[in-house]
Amino acid sequence: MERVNFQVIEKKWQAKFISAKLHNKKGKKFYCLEMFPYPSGKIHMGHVRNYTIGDVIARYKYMKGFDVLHPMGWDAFGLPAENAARLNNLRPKDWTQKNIKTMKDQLKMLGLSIDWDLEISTCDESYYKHQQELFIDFYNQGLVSRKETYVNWDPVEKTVLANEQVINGKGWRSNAVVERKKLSQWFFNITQFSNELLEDLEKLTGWPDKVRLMQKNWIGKSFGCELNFKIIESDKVLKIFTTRPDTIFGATFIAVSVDHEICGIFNKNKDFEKFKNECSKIGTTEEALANADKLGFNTNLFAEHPFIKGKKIPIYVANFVLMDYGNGAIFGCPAHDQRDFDFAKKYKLPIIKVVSDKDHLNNGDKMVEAFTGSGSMINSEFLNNLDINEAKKNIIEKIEKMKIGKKQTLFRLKDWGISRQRYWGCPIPMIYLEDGSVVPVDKSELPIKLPYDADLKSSGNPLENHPSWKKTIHKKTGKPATRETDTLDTFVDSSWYFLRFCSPKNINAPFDEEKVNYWMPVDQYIGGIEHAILHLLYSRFFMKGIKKCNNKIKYSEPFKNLFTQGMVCHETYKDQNNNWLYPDEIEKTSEKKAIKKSDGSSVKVGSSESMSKSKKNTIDPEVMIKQHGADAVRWFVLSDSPPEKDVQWSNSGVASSNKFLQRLWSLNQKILSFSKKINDPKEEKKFIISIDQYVFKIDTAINNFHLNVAIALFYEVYKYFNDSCQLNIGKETLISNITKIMKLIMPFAPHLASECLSNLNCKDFNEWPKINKKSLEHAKINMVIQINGKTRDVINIKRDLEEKEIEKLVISTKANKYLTGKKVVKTIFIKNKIVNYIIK
RNA sequence: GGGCAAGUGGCGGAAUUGGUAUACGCGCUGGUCUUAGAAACCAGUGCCGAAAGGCUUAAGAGUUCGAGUCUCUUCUUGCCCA
Repeated sequence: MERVNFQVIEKKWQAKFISAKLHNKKGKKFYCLEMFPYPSGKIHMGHVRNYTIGDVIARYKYMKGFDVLHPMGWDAFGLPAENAARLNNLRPKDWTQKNIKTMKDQLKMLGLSIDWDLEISTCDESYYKHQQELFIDFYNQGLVSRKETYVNWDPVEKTVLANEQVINGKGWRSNAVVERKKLSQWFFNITQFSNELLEDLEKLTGWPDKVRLMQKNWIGKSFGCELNFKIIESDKVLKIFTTRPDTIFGATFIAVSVDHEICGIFNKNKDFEKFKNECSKIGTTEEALANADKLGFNTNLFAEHPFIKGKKIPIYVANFVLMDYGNGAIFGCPAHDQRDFDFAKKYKLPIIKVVSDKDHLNNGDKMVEAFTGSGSMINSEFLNNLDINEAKKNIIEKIEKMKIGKKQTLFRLKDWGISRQRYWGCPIPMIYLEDGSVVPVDKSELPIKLPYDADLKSSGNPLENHPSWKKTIHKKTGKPATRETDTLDTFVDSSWYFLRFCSPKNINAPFDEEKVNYWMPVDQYIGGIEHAILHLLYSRFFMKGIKKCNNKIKYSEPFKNLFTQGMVCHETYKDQNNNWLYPDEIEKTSEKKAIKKSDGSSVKVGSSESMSKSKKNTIDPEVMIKQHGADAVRWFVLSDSPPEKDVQWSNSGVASSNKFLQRLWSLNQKILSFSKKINDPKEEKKFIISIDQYVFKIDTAINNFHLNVAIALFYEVYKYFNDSCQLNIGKETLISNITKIMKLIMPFAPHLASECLSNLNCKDFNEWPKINKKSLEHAKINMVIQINGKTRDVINIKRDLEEKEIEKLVISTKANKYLTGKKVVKTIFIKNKIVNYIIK
């Protein structure tokens, strides 16, 4: 049989897809965006899946008449470039640009409908120049600040690590024990928008609930109160924060952070230094602090209980209290907080129960764990018998009346630290004057370019070490100054790229306001769930910040609809020495057994996990494209699982995708080869109605992101079509209907569809088939006939028949034998669906 | 420990508002073609049963004419937070 040569048609059609313009001037705008990739070298299957999903949506919307923006760019700054450069003696810029070229070629091989004229790269001066402008705008609006904070410090890399780069207290790359170090850092004051970021989540109905919930928890709004404790034999007052003021009568100690000012008195105390050292080894994550053994340092100071006269409460320094949460001081109520409980047990502090829990009879020292549920107050004087929420209200009122504290709203969200002691990032456009003041660079001096020749081999910050880069002149005064040598967190780069795409060539401003107001918000954003919190939250913050800086911008939320796709997984393999093996190094001998190709030794087949270089369970998309064709690869990554779930890569799956596309092409050619056929109007009508039903079903499936279902329907409609070719259906009808199907295929397998449509002599490739409502109305329906709730037959009948008419038909069905001689006590009739006879 | 999902054949999965459970694909079995294999095509494929028929959506209960879908309990898995 004649076969289509995929390589030939791919080349032919890709030449036409280059810099695709999906613009329909009359249509409503639709901004389709996939999270842009980090140019790490080659594309991986995750990219293939992400961009194929996006391409289906972009092409579909375009064919539906929308004015579509579908850009692509590169998240090009980041540490891997520095590492690779160091390893291979290259410049990060060269390495990155080489990767971009490779990956761009690979993306083109997929036949994506990307408008490459809009391409941007965050490491280009033409991009980061505007980022520096935005930074200065934010600075002028009070959205940037400089603060001293504790950071995870990698003593080997001599750099700050993000929390996720600290694994079990060690640097992810150096494996050195991470230290807590106080550094002066730049921050975006994201907490200025805490409330807005939280409240606007309600409006983001096009986002998965899961992501909204994750962000809500991350922002973590809670209520509590500030409360002053008088330190005995001192005129000092200790300000603490608590979310459980109702448990004040159960307070048996106070704990402060090692960084609390009160610890100043232990400046030269060796025991305290030792303790502080211990604490610094834990890291800064809340999780690490919660899991660490509770350690305390007794200050031998006491505070007065504000409500129990004469009661002295010991003050400890504790490792589980964070300086940046609340005021760095808490009161401990061991009976009702697990951390406090652990601490109290360790240091033999009393445990006083103040919330009764009915079921748990143990009290005080006999408790085995803290009780954190709700109940009514006991042992709490005027609060007794109130439930905890009433008690909370009551005590806060009292505290405010006594002027020893006040109600407070607290957010878990912290300001966004953006300083990185690294080379390959956007320079922060700030300079330090001789008098110690810090000012922004004059905008006319932007961009502050990265030096090409920084030394990456020595440890420490390459910009700091550079012989000349940091020396500059303050434009206004003409006085010498030094540049900020930290660069921006790469999350900043990706927090506004979607705005740049609206007018990527604008040399005067980050974006053209009119264009932004036209294209924004992104109508469909598609990317991995791993960005559920940081990237999406930062982008939301940026949109709000930009709106604050520029009152012409209409929108405060960047992404209207969000879709998070699942990962691509593959089995893992290990040889006898526990070394990972690539899939093409092994040969499967049965379901769970395999041998190593090189020496025949047996291989351990592990579970299927998301593809990663470290486990070598990767499949190279380029190899697959060359072997099976781009359309087959696209087809497969969409076919096997719903897009939001993980998909298991299967070589036989992609091979069968290829087979199916071949069959589809053969069907197309077969129809073209028919000589004039006799047509039977009745058969034709039925055929057209069925095809129209498929058009409707497939359209609905795409609309609902059920792309795997859409593909299943293509298999069905193919079979139906192929079978129908045997019937007396005229060639014209076959051609007009295969044209509809090929158009539906276009978003999924654009090369094949284009080739087939071209052969069919179709003039409007990109016009979506009309949904024929009449066909849908005329279609017959299946009526289910049940007896006592059990299905006994199904009849294919005209629409909208009434109960009486059905009753007549039932006599000639298999269900009838269950009815003869029986009394029908009840009939449930749902039009066009079901009739259920209840008999005795 | 807390929160949120989810559990359907050998496997991936499908199933408008509760209305034919197992669509579609993989795998497997058989067949056609072929010297043979591969490819291609055709047919079969939840379980029990000779058949009629009965059973089946993690387990158990409930609501309903009718439950994969709703409610409760239990178990398991995944994710996020701690």
